[in-house]
Amino acid sequence: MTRKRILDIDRFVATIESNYRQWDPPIITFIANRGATPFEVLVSTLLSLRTKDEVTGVAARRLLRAARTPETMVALTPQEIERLIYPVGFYPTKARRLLAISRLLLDRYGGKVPDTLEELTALPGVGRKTANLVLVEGFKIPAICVDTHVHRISNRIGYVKTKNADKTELALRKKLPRRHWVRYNELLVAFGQVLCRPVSPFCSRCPVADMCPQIGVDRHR
DNA sequence: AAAACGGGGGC
DNA sequence: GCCCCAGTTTT
Repeated sequence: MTRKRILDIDRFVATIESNYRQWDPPIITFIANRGATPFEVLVSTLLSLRTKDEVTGVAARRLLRAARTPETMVALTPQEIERLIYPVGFYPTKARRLLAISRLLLDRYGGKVPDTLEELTALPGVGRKTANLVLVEGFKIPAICVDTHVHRISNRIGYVKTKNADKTELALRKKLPRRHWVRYNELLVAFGQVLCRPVSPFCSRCPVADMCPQIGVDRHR
């Protein structure tokens, strides 16, 4: 007779929260702990496309030191941007997108980043994930940003069971208490970067291992 | 040499 | 939903 195990999401979030400050994940350290502006969140996310989090963090710092507003961004040439963001890869695409979005923000929004999902996803190169991240980290508006970490870990701990990120977002919208929405993303990204990695997670050092049904299933350390 | 890193957009 | 995209690092 098998009993359905229910994840105690409050205890899960609280446990991650109490361990959070011991970790030093590059993206979250840069975006969340530093109180980044919406534009900085947007730029960091555009750099992160198919790029490891550590690399993105270093490149984002360097680029944003040179240009932390749309005004200063459009003053850079594509070549200057490409040099600043090395080695994230995909330079022409990323430089073009950064410039296009910066110009568009200046033309349409007076240099401000809009704060609705509809306006954000209308920007070229901005989809649901990026838009939700700007909302929740840039504006601190309750939103659920399902990036690869949130998707992987939400499923790994058995809180949701979905194949794709959009489904996970819908499921979390229904299940996850609203009081966790703002914190959930950054906690899970930090957790996912440092311990609950895609392959070979460090289960032996995991503070929520007792709540995880995947212990002993994945190859873990 | 192959896999991992991730998300947007077009159809 | 499925496919395309295309550079660097890790295994």
